Amino acid sequence: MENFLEELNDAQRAPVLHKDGPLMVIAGAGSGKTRVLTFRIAHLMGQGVDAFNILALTFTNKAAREMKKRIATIAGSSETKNLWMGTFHSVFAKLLRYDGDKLGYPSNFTIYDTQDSQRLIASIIKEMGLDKDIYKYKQIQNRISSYKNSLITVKAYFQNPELMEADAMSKRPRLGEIYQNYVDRCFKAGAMDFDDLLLRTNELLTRFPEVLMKYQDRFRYILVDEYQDTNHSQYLIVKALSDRYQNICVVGDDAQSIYSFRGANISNILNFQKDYDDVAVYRLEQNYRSTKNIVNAANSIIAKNKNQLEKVVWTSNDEGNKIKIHRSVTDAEEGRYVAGSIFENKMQLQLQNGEFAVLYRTNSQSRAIEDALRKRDIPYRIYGGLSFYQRKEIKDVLAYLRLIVNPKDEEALKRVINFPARGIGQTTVDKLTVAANHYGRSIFEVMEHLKKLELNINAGTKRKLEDFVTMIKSFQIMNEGTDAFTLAEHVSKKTGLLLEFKKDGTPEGIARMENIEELLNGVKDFVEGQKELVDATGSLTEFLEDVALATDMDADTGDDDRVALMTIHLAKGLEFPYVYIVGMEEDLFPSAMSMNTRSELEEERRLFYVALTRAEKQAFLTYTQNRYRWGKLIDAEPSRFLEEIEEQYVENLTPVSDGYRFKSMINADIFGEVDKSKLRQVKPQNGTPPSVKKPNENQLRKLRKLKPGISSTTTNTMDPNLVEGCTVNHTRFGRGKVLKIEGVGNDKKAEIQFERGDIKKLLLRFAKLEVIDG
DNA sequence: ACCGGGTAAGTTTTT
DNA sequence: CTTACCCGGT
Repeated sequence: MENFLEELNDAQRAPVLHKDGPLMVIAGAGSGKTRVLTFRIAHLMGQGVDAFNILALTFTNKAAREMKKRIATIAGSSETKNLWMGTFHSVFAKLLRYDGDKLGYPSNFTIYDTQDSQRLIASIIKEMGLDKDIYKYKQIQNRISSYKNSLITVKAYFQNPELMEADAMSKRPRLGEIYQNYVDRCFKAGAMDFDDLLLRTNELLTRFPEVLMKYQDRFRYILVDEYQDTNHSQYLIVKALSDRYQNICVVGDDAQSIYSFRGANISNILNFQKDYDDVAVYRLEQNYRSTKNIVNAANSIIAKNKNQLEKVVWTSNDEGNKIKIHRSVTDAEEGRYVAGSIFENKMQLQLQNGEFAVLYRTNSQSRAIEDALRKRDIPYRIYGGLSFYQRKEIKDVLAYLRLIVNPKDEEALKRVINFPARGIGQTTVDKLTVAANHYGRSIFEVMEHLKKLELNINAGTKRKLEDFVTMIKSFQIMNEGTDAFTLAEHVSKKTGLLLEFKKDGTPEGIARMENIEELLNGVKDFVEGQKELVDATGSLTEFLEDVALATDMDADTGDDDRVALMTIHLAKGLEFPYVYIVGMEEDLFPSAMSMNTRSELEEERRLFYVALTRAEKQAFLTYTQNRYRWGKLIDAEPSRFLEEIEEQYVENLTPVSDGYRFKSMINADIFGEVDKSKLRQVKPQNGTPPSVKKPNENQLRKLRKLKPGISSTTTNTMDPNLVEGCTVNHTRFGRGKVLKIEGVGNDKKAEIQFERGDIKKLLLRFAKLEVIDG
């Protein structure tokens, strides 16, 4: 059973065999740190450590699942089920469900997502009568979040003159009051935001020594992955829990610390040796993932950073190809280049789609890449961005479910009290909110006692409110005796949500209905899946917690073969044979928001390091000279990071940019604004003519509105504009791209890839198509 | 109370 | 290009 140790090299084996006492593993990119963690846990279990006594904190729940699976094959699946393993947030959410009652939270507390927090803060600002242009809810939420991550409670805030002064200086003297109100309202709603899951855990462990003892005794061996990305709150939890047995193992790479914007503190890993006594330090420096070229190029970049631990990453892999750098004129062309390059490599080298990834700095960059991949018929999957659970209709269903589990959940209530419309308007909700704040109760409680309270609400509206309460209560009763799926299905029907989307009949409405159905299927899968687990109940509460804390990486991997599109942040920990890093431009990467201080810029550089070290065989870097941003074409300059790679590791596919521009010519056409100084005719060097700019969709919409005759809804089979590659609009299926046209006369058919996902073959004789552009 | 349109403003990265 | 908010009409 212990022969798995032979799969490790000497450097990897040492931390696996290290039994007691604190240890730190500094693991360079691609050096096999996941294997070390996995085998270390398996080995501990093999040495007789009870799985109940092991806690492993991972970066995603998916990573936890995969490690568990691997451990199960070594140590047996029934034992492995007893491991506590997951992200900080999901592990401590679970802990708070057991012991949060000591802090006054119900065991079925709601988890507010960022949007919930922001909406609540926005309404608090409004209720306080503050100027929303000075008190911007997003900024306030950000500020409160970072206070919480640094363990600055409301009380601590008011005791700290420096903080108060800083906020007063930035013209927001009442920030502390907002903070106070926000915390009160969350508590009254029986809700925790993401930061609370860590902050309240700290509070629990500090205020209740017997609880701390209990968990210290339970978690005798603690392992933390990606330690460089822990924030102060997480740091303190780990410190407290490991204090008794000191069996703490942290794994990380300071060169890959990229989450300071959410409070991650790189000094946690830099100071680990000072925080614990007799720390054993292990270094994993051999990279098994990438070619020499990639490893060396990455090293040459990260060397520009001042603040780092000594470490030399090396590899005995092949030399490999140089990193290819490509310049294009616009972001659309960049997309076409990437899609074309993927297509070519796929054909020439006989590769799978899944061997490619496209990485970018911001989510909005995915659009151009998607368009190009779609045109080339290359299947892809986007990770992150607007995830399934953030869609309006999904959040609506979830809000009803949340309200059933926890009727005090204010944000859920406000979301659905009048959707679908039932005649309860803003004024009524405002009155209820005032009353709730006055009595120190939740809105739902106020609604339950309408008759006893003197509220200035007319009888008709009161009836409607009572009906709503009755409906929610009937769901609650149903929840006692049935599984989550049956209930969710009933709720979707009974509230009229499904009908609401069905009756609007538009393609969007139909898509929304289908999304709800997909959600219901998800609930069903969840219910079935939970039956197998030991410590799970399959309850609605548990489902909602899963949904709230699911990361995008957790979603169905679906083993179908697709190109992966994601932000660099999401790519951390993953690897792909062929990696395209797009948008290598100043102000985009490095981001314009992160160039004010040296440490911000260093973090961007680490981000670039992370991106590059995802590649196994080949990396491509692309940049453009013009890019659409907020619907306007703007100049772009090559990223400074391109120059920072040592020349010997790169190959320029296009002439090195010397900054020619023709942006103003294009702008002049559309916006009628001409910057004379920039109006010089320059011939493009790489043979690409400045493309004639087509009006965008927004302009087209306006055109159609002005001239109703311009768009005919009937299409005949002879329409000359209907050709392969053109975009069409279908009255029911929405917009799509024509992939193929076949047949003649009455049999003429078009194969269309619709934007909502599916491909359909339509007979042009019948299909109601409108050509949008050729 | 609801809906539509128009406008203004903001846009990094995520649990 | 998106989303939030405001105002006017029904």
